[in-house]
Amino acid sequence: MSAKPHLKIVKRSMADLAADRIRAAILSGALPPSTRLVEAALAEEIGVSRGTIRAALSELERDRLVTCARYSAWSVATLDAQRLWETYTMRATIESGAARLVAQQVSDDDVRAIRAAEKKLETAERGAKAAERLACDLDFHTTIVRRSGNRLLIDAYASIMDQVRWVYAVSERRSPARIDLVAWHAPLADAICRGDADEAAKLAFELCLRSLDDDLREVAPTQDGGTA
Amino acid sequence: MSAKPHLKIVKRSMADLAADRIRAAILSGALPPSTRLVEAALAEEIGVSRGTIRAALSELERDRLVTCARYSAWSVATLDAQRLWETYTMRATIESGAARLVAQQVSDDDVRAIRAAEKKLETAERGAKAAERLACDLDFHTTIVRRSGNRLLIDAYASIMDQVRWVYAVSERRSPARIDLVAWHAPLADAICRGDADEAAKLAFELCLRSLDDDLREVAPTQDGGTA
DNA sequence: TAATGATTAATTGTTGACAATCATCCAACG
DNA sequence: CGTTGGATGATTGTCAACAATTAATCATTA
Repeated sequence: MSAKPHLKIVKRSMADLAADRIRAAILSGALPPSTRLVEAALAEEIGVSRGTIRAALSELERDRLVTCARYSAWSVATLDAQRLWETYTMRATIESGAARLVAQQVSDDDVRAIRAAEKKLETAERGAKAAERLACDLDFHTTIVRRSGNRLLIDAYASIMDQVRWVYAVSERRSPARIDLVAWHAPLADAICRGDADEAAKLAFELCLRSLDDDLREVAPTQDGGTA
Repeated sequence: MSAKPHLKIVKRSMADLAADRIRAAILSGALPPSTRLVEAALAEEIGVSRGTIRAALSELERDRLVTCARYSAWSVATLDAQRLWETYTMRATIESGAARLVAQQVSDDDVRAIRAAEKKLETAERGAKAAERLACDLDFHTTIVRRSGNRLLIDAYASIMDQVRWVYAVSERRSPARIDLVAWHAPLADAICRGDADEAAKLAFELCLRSLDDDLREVAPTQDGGTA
């Protein structure tokens, strides 16, 4: 886990590249929720054929960033309160399970990695920049999931975190300003490092849901009604 | 939320139908792990074009039933001990999170549904048929996840359970014969119904991992080495 | 006016053909 | 004998054209 050369060239298909472009446009807010996506138009703009765009859109559909109505239209997914709740509880579930796994069999490397991430949180808390505080916050959580060593969890977490970042972008809330980073995260780090699996799982779950409460207040109003 | 007629006709694309066929062949064991899948051959056999088969294989790739090596070959995924562990801990994570969610805010309907599933377990335990015991076992767990009301969890669970069933099919172990169904499941049902979220999460996780221990002993030997 | 039915434009679903890439084999060479 | 290099067959990646389906429009009618 140190200086790995990693010479390998990863060739990516046009479909993957196209998916990246579209994903970036959605996450950046350039393509707002409910925007209609037409295969032919995207194909023209990106410079590949419709079949390739279709493969890209299918990939994004898997990540739940776009939806497809048969014979009718692709469109950027929408965000309502229900969906926000589902996303955050899914995130809480994954983090909770990962925390439990790491705590169950915590190694010296695990402790080092988690303490390092915690340390960065302290530094970021004093330093002002909002973007960096958010980055360190997400990095702390990602570290825990990575340490689980479970690729299924890691991939699922990456996918769900895309959506979390999307929520932040769409709601234009990029700064978790008010929360007391260290005070909130330290108990979780401690529980994992001391091998208390039940406590770690509980704290990880609650930590995520606390974010939900905050974000719900801000996002829900932007999307009225929302009833089917 | 009761007797919904559900008249709607769900039209499915050829790609979906093709994916179903291939999925069934894999889950039934007709296409064993590592079997090479050639687009043209599948297209011929199923009676659709290659593009359609490609879409179907992409869908199965999302479910991790097949893998794709660029410009080389699609093939049925393989099962090694690492993968088995990942699958079961993922399942444990989802069930644990769902159990926590249901317990946190348990309704009368929830209690009714869970107790009903538990009752069926009792009946199945006395009745001999192995297949039915397994079905009731899985149904109990599925009920909990469904009751979470979180579509993300429900979908993820459906996907992971496909893999669990696949393990059973491939390893030819269709009978959880030795386990004491009711005795193992009752504490979880009780914890949820009494609203003890932490205990429910803990028990749900442990219940899944207990299956892992059993299955690992049987499956691992069939797949030797498995390193890298 | 409100409901009905045909018409049409727009969009996705599907297909077959061609291009790019990979794995294998085999001969040439040191 | 082991390595290099090129030819070859098989397979996936990409594309452009055609078919199926949808949604909107508009005239028709009671």
